[in-house]
Amino acid sequence: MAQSKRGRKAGGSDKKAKRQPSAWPTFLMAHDLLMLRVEERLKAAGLPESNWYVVIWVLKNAPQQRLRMSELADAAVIPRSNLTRLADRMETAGLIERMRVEGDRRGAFACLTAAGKKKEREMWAVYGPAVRDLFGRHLSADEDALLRELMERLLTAARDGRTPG
Amino acid sequence: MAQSKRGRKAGGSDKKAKRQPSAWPTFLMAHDLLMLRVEERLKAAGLPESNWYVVIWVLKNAPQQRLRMSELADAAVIPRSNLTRLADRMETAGLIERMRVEGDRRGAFACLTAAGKKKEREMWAVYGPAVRDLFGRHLSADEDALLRELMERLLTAARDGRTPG
DNA sequence: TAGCGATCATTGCATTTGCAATTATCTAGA
DNA sequence: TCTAGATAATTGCAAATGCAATGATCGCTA
Repeated sequence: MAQSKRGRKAGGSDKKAKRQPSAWPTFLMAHDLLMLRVEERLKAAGLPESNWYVVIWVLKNAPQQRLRMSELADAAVIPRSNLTRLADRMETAGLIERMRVEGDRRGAFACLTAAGKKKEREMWAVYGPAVRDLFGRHLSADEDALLRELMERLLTAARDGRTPG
Repeated sequence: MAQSKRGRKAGGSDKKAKRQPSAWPTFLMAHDLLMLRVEERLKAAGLPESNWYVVIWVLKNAPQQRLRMSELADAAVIPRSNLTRLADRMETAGLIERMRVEGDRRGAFACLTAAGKKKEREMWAVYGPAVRDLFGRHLSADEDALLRELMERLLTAARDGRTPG
């Protein structure tokens, strides 16, 4: 990396040193604040936290409405040991169910139950409008599409290129 | 609140109701995965978690390199009770210092110490490249600028419009 | 200037998270 | 076949989080 001299105020020489990603801080803060607001609404409605919705949503869109624990963890971007316990709670609540995997006695499927599908609708009734108010409402169709493209790009890059160090 | 009539524009198949903000899921996942990778790198380098960096960064850019606890909490998007304890740890580590506020005996300033500034540089040496690799590298200047604009828009909207219930 | 509702920050407690094992099973090679 | 090494999922324990109080002050108003 090009070592920069600190304390240089009059920026005459380094015309292009401006290389720092300016969107990052706002990206972080926007995310955190939006999530905070979404959680507020879910809690206010007596619903589980958004984590649960993500898991349910991922399962709902999965082939048999079920996934291996590790696939689910990857898809939902939740550390495995963490997902184990989250799944415990959700199973206790009857929203998912663990099932044996044919031919691999180590593994387990997390399967969406009927109650889980029902809960998905309940949560969407709050989650959906929240996302629309906080997010969708403020973006044009083009902006939304572009944002999505950018996010997908970052996502795949981060998935493939583990730690390039 | 039953199934209200969703603003249905066109496209006959109700199956997907094009009305939903398509960028949201990728936005969430991209954020989570990027943060995961950043944390990995910080941890691998024996540095504190990114939360600490955010606090230090906010303070560094504050008027006297100090802020009231509540201002800091708002700026860094961290719940107050949470910030109290985070600040405790950072104070124990010598990175910040709490100081009395003239004329308000309830409040406290969180002030960046010399050690805090030093740590900022240490962390930036890892954090900066991480963000560049995972984020900046994949966006053109225009994309970055636009993304920032969008995020700022969402951020201010979420700040102002509390809960538009 | 006494009262009373706001504001600032912290604390107690239950819940959730992260990390490093641990258990159980699978796979490939000698 | 037997064994070493991967992989799937879970568990123990320490640390961090969220929420609902609590304590301490402030500042307005009567």
